[in-house]
Amino acid sequence: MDKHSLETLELELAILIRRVSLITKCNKSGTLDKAAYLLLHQITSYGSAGVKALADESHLDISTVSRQAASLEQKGYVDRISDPLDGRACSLQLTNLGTKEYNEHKQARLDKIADILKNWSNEECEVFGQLLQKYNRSIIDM
Amino acid sequence: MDKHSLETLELELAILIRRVSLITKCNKSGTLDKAAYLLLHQITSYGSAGVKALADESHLDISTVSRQAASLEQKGYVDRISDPLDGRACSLQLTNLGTKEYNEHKQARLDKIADILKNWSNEECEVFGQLLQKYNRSIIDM
DNA sequence: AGTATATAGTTGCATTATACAAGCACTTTT
DNA sequence: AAAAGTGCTTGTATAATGCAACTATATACT
Repeated sequence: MDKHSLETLELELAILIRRVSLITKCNKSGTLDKAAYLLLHQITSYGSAGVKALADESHLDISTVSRQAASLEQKGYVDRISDPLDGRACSLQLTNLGTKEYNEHKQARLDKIADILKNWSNEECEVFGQLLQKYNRSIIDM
Repeated sequence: MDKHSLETLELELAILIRRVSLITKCNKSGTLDKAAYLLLHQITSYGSAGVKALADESHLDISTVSRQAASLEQKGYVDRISDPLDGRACSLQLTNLGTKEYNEHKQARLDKIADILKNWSNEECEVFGQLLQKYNRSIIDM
């Protein structure tokens, strides 16, 4: 692998993480903080799930997700549905309000990204997306 | 802009941030935590600087950087040089030990990225690096 | 010159996100 | 039926951070 490309990637990845984290941090305009958004995102993507499954998916401690879930429930963004077959388990289901909040937040993110990319060609956007996807998959396959 | 590309980018960026953050978190094997590494990186890239300048650059609170700097100094990674012209100011300068630690940490990062990219073609690596760089610059120009 | 204001940095305090450990209620296994 | 396992919650500790108060120095204005 070309040494120069590698150094560029290391540097630019680091910068990206920092920049995006900063943007995300400032993003508390809405009622949805980062953790909450990611949790709603997970539920939206993979469907209703229990605390354990969500914690595994996000590599957070169960207790952390438990608190996040309680917070979302308290805000009315998710409902806690008891599993009729297993008295211990429950699954978190998006409410209409939660769906609405999630979509608004997501749209805001999309708008921001579109704004960043406003001078990019369609082809560049597409290639960038594909390479990001490939990179993310490559991380897993390790 | 193509809607599909945009959605892909939003999703993959989010995933990237999460994955990389997780990797970084586990990265505490060395004596250099993430904040310390970024600070050393800043000093390496932009040269010796004071707490205020470093805080501005990284968008952290001065007090936070002040503590990080104290920690680095205590570990012997930076020296605090008083500004002869301004009694308030000081600048943080990398020591040999600090440089060594930084380089080792950086090499570990490079190795990890090289491992992730081991099956990528040179061209893909290059294009990915360029697009990341372009994206980072696009974020600034907003 | 002298006073007011601004700046670089430190430190105390509060907040927040998180992990770990203990505990509870229920289920599965033996 | 007892023991072990599982899903979840809650108490406690820690670490990173921001804000506010403070110190010491520098700059500006009158």
